[in-house]
Amino acid sequence: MTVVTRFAPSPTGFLHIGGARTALYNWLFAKHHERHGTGGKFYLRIEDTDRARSTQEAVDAIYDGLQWLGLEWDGDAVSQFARADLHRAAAERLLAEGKAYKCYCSPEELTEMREKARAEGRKRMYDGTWRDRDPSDAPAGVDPVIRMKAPLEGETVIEDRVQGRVTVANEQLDDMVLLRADGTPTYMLAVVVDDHDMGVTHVIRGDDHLTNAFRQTQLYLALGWDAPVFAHIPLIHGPDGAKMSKRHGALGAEAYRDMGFLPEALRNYLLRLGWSHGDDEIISTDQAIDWFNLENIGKSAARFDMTKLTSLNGTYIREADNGYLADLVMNRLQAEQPGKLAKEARDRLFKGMNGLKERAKTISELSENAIFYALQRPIEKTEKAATQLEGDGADLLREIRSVLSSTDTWTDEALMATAREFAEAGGRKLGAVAQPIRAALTGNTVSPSVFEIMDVLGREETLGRIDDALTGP
RNA sequence: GUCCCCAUCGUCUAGCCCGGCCUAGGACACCUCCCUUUCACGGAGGAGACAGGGGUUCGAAUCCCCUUGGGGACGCCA
Repeated sequence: MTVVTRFAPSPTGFLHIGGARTALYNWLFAKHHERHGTGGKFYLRIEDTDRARSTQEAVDAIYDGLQWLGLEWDGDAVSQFARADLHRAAAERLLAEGKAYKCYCSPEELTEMREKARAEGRKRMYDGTWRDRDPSDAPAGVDPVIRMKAPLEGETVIEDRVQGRVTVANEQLDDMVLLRADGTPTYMLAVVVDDHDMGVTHVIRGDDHLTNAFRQTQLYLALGWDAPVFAHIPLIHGPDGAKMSKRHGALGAEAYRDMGFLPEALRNYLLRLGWSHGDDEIISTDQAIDWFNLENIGKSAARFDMTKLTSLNGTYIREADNGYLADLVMNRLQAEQPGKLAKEARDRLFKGMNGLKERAKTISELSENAIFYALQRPIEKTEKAATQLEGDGADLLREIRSVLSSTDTWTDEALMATAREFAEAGGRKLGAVAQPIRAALTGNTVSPSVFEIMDVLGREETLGRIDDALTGP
């Protein structure tokens, strides 16, 4: 049997980090079964039944986020709203079968019930007023909602693949609304009908839906359908230990991209946040597809740790392809420094990437560190760098310049050997010689190896930059 | 408030299901040292946890109960 999973976000905002992980787990589970089992599908369904809060921008943000993360879905995304007629038909069927009924309660009455229930320490809110009442009692001019006749006694059990067996007494659950007074389906109905119609076999979603699963289980039963396998994964908490929400530190996928995180690093981080494979930390997507399962999902909530994500990202950057990295940096720099880039910028970035990439944990940091390669002369200097080019520094640099201008072999190693020789002749340490060069070449006091930089820049540009430093203000 | 769930270093976690191999392992962060032209990277060390209390057992991080703490859900939102 083909495993079918789905990611079903409501388009009321960006694709936040929790949603991204849910999507990743669903995607991975489907891919795993596609590779090792009897097939797997991963669908995307936009839960846009709340017309007032759904926006096209949010839908696009979800598409973009998923695509950036590399989580391609099968087929076209399904619009839940577009399926409203099917949802309605299901409700009508239940009504006809006597498994649902019309309720004419006003919002005021419901509020009253809610308050009463709370005051009496009960969870069940709706008191079943219209459950067995004669429809002829219906007040004129009131559009009813359709409620499901939920079982009054006994209990509803979910065999959750993450949480284990979870049981609730049916007296805790009231008769949920299936169709609103305006005839539109509620989420609870729509989810069940859609998951059934789409052939979803495994519902992997956030823990906050666990209590919904009870009502959905009752609905599946009433509709005469088999319920899918449920796997409710613990939520991601913010650093403060509370559920991540939009006002609680949760950011959209594009925010992580802008901060300079690599999608593969974010994927690895998210995978490892709540799921484990022994002591493995660095897990490629390929391995993840091989290894992912529901059994190793943890049961407790995890806190989001930006520091660890950053560290992981650094690892991925160090292992990334230089051309890929150079392109990412070029894109940023072109946007940030329009018109100021040297025509050799891309080549230099590519050639100097080895020294650059082990010094950065994010693409933004990488870009900042790489900027001196990309910019045209003259290079602006930081205050500290300028200080190193005053007095003795300048004298030293002048001497170095003449030595460099007469050097035959312009390579990393040869240049270092030359510098070392020069330093020892003057009774100096190599560092004393390297620092002024660094300041002149990069305008900074921190950078990759100055000899590597000279190699990348070439003789002409190197001497030019030194001259700029010697003659400049 | 009611219902449901969770509980190992600061954080993510391994171990727990099938008690002994656990003087509890790894990763991030932190501290020290080494490498070193700066900063990083890398390497070697260090500090750091089974929430508490009862059981069961020869033996419990592992099984049971209670307490405490944390989280989630209680909509004609999704």
